[in-house]
Order: sequence, then structure tokens, then C-alpha cells
Amino acid sequence: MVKIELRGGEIKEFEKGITAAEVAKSLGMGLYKAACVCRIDGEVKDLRTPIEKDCKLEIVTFDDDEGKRAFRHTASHILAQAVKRLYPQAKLAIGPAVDNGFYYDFDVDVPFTPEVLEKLEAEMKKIVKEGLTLEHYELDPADAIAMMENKGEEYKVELIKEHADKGEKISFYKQGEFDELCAGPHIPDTSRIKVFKLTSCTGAYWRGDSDNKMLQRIYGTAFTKKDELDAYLTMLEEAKKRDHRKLGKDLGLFTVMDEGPGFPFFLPNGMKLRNTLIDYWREVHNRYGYVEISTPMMLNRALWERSGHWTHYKKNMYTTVIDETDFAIKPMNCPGGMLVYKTKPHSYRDLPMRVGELGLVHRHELSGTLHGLFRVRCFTQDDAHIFMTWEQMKDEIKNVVRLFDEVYSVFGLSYQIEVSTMPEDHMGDEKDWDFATQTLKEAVSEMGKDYIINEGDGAFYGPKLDFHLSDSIGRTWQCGTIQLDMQLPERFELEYTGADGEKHRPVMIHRVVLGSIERFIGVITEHFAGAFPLWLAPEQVRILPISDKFMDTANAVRDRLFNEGFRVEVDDRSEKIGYKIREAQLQKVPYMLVIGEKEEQSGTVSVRKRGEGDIGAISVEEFLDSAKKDIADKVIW
RNA sequence: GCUACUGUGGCUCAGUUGGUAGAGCAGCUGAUUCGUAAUCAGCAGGUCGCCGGUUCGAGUCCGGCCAGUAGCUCCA
Repeated sequence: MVKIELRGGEIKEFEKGITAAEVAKSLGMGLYKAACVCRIDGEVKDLRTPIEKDCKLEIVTFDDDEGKRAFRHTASHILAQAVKRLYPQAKLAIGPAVDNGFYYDFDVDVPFTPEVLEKLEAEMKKIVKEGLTLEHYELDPADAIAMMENKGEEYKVELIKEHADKGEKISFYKQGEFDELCAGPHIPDTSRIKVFKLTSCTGAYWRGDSDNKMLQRIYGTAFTKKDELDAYLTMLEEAKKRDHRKLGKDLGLFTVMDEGPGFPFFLPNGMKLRNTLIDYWREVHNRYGYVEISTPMMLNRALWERSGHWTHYKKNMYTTVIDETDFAIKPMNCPGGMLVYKTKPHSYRDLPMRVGELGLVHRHELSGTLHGLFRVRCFTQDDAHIFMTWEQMKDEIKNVVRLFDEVYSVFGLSYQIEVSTMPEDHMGDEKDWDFATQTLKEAVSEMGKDYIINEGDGAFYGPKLDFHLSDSIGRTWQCGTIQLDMQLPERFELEYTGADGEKHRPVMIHRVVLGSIERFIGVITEHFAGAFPLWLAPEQVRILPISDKFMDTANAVRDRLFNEGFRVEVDDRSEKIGYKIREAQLQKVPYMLVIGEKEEQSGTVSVRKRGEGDIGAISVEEFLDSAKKDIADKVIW
């Protein structure tokens, strides 16, 4: 017998060798049917894995990330099997589960058109109906290679050889006639993948390297319920409608032109939004004890050599020669910030020193990666460098996280924190790394926040926290980051005088909240679908006179609002009210104030609120009070 | 950068087998002065991304370049 600890801490005895599937069955058919994989002492395994010793067992369903991955990974095997049935000459590459679905790469000369995808979907449905069991087995490398060579699967052979070098047994899964090199885990059989869709086909390089052959990649997704798939497809549609590139054009926010690929132009409306955002940023940072500086756009080669960029980042920098000296446009603000620190000696009493900079940086990104405001070649980082002692590190991190909390909540964005730890290729003492990483984790935990760990994903100079924001339709965006830097103070020989009268080296934080102003504007444009909250909206109020007769009153109201600091316009065209409303609505102006005979007589305005329509006539003073309050509270509606 | 696709007036698009460009909206002018998502009429606006080639003739075919779109990390 074996003792198995179940979810919730309950411990039950079972026959030795029982499988997780059988345990699930004994706990109820509902759980059994929903089960995808299991966790045995934390390790993700197939449901059919026999349990030989006492352990903690967790049945993992599709609601769990691991369950989703296994489910979709199995879907990708079904896709590969379908392709092999219809196109036996196709060579298989790899087919993992990804964030929102799965893909599989094939080397095949037939173009996978939408019609082909439909045929493949039909074949996949057959495989699902066949209810094939996924059987796991292992082979010695030599046998594994022989089998795949026999099938002509050259990519698989290449993969096996790599694993063979490590002396591992090679793991396979078999479903019907289809053998697939795969580490698993998988769900028990194909019959459960009833709800799936092949979404697109694109090119992708073998191993992501453009020197290799271009393969055809089929993307798909799979769910356990039809309405989940529908919701996902609706979300994609919704995302398309909210595309900030389209909204940016429609609302006159920004544009990108042939004359400057990747260099966005901000138009008047976009600039109002941007400046409002920056005003807010300054206000918050001022409150959190930051000072602001501005460092030059262009600095000489000696500086970039000292910072290490000249050797490590040159291919992304815009450089030029002036008076026979090399110069580079800054791709980052830090080196300039270091120079500012060094303009005078510092005491421990100055620390922590929080120095902000809205720095415009230029990076030569590959042309194919440019994308609206999300990926550009010049952008403004809402940067800050914090110089501190090691003892101050934890409190300082907390201070930054508090600031992030405040800013993100204003936009209605929730977030997930990721801690990235020491990479293989790092600089500095491992003891310092341990201390810094531990401090990051403790700071976050002590604030009552969860985090996930990205092992080895830190920068070479220090560990970091990344903030992944969730927008209103469930997509995530990495914006904020808090990076500890133990190298740059070294390179620039930064010092402060301690209480002991000795020189010490400060440690540093690089951090951005919004990430880049440009990208953040892109994110919130999609998040709000262009319907910005009152405090942010480029045009907050539009006044709509019913006819030319009421123009004087309209202008008087405009002046009143304008003098109160509102961004307000009058639609003074000789158009019908319906037409003016339609336009203001399409421009997503938060408030329309209609003024006609009635309002002129009673000294009121008829308020039309975005999203709610006509909410009746009130006095200008009443309107002002309520609108000012919404702005002050940064209310989202 | 690489692969595929796309590139027609400010915007959204049409343009048949190659025969020297069309619509709606926006704009301008005039009329209308009108109560909560499009008033009517008229006018103007394009060397069809750029360069070259094939042809009697190219927006339409071919080549090059430029720009955009999708993808190129998520390890069998």
C-alpha cells in the first residue's frame, strides 16, 4: 500500500502501483473526466504514471497552466498526425504548447493554405473520434535514431542526437500509427480534444535561426469547452478592433511615416494625452521623493566604451563622427545618469538618491520587428536611477513597488510580478547576487504580493523584477521593471562617504514604471479601446450648439470651462445636432454639452456622457463640480 | 535582417483577359438653423509607393528598391 496526500491535505491509502487516473476516478467521475495530467510531489506527470511510493498527488485540470499546456501539446500531436496522414512526405520539426494555444512546424513543399487547414481540421476531428490512447515509452538513443531515420524525420534525428549526447534515454509517445519524439506529459487520449481550431499558418525558421531552412508553422488553439474557444476568438476580434495603430489614426493620436520608419510622430491629440500622462508622472515622482534630470541625446565614444555599450550594443546604436570624434545617440539613459552622479562628492546622508529622467533613447531595431507604438526605434523611457547603500535596498525596492502600485491602479491595470535571477553569463560576486535576489523576493513578499520566478533570466549586472500588466481583455504587457545593478557603479567608480569617513560604493536600481511613454500610450489605447478616462482624454468636453443662434452661449460656456483648465472645443459648424453627436461619439469624447433654446433660457447644459448617453440638463456649475471631481479622482468610466 | 503577403486621392475601398483611373466618407462652396449617432446640391482632389524593363500601349506583366502587415523566444 502507498499513502497518498491529496489536495487539501487529506491522506488516503491505495494499492501500490495505482495510477493517478485511477485515484481521480475514485474521487469522482467529474474530476476524472476533467483531469489532464497530475503532479506527483510537485513534478508534472502523465495520469497513467504508476505510483510506487508515498507521495503528494495533485490532479491537474485544464484550469491549471500545466494542464492547459499538456492538453494543447496533445492537440499539437494530433495536428502532426493529421498532417502525416494527408501529407506523408511532410517532415516534422517541433510542436509545443504556447501561451494561447500551440503550434507545429513542418518541412513540406505544399503550401498550407486556409483550405488545407480546413482539411487538416477535419482529419484531426477523425483522430479525436478514434479516441487514440497516448502511450509513453523510451528507447535507447541508437534505436530512437534508427526509427526516425527509417521514417525520414531528419529534424527529429537531429534533436535525438543532441539528447543522446547527454546520455539520456529517449522518450516517445505513440497514438495509433503515430510515434512522436516527446518528453510529455500528455493527456491520456485524443478523445478529449473536441474543441480546437487551427488559426493561422506562417513561416518560421528551424530553431528560430534565419540561416536555417524556413518551415511552415501551423498555429492552433484548443479548449475543453466550446464557449471558451468562442470567448477566445471574440477576444481576438476585440483586440483587432482596439488595435492602437487604427485608433491612433482615427483619433489623431500619432502616425508613422515612410520618412522615419519606427520613429513615431505625435499629433495634437496624442500630444495632449502624452503631456497629461507626463504631468501625472511628474506629480507622482515628486511625491515619492524623486528629482528629475535631463542628459544629452548624444555623447562621445569614450563614455560608451566605459559603459560597455560600444562593445556590446554598437549594432543597435546610431553613431556618427563629429570633428573626427565618434559619437553615439544614447540607446539608454544610465551612462548619462552616472556622469550626473559624479558631478559632485556624495555623503551617505544623500542616499537613497532617486534621480528620474524622461529620456528619449534611440535604438536601431530590425525593420521587421517594428509595430505601431509597441516596438519603435526611438522612445522615451520614464527612467530613474536610484543610488543607495546595500542596507537601504529592501526599503527602496518597496518604495518603488508602492509607486508602481499607485500608478497601475490609476489605469485599472492589474499585474503579475516576475523575479529574474542570476544568468549563467553574469558579472560580479555570487554572494552579492544572492543577497540582491533575496532582498527582491523579501521586499515583494513582505508587501503581501505573489511572484513567479524566471530562473537565470536576469541581466548580467543584476537580478530584476518585471511587472506584467493585464489589460481589460486579458492580454498581458511587460511595462515596469526594477533592475538592481551591481556593475555600473563599479565601472563608473561611483562613491559616497560613509559615516565612518571611508569611501564606499553605492548599489543602484534602474527602473521604469510605464516602460516607454510611447509603448504605454499604445497599451492604454488598446486597454481603454480609445475611450480614455476623463482626466486623460485629449478632448474632454465638446460643446454642441443646436444651431448657430446659440453660438454665443456655447462660446461663453467654453470659455468658462477652458478657464477652469478643461480641454474643451465647440463644434461650430452649421450641422444638425445628430451629426455633431455622431462625430463626437466616434471621437470618443467623454462629455458632450448640448446647448439650445431650453438651455440658454435656463442657464443649463444638456449633458451627454460617453457610454451613458443623455443624462439630462444641469447647470454649468454642477457640471464643473462633478467633472472636476472625476478628474481629481482619475475615475475610469 | 529573413520568409510570405500587401501598397490606387486625407480615410475606407472598386478597377474585368494590359487600352492612358472610379465610389462613399472627409474637404471646399452654397442652401438649410435644424433637439441627441450621418440635411441637400455643387466643386475640387490621384504622374495608381519609387526606379527600371517588356509592349504600339502598364494601376494591371517582369526585375530592383522603399514602406507596411503576419511570423521568425517559448526547447523533442
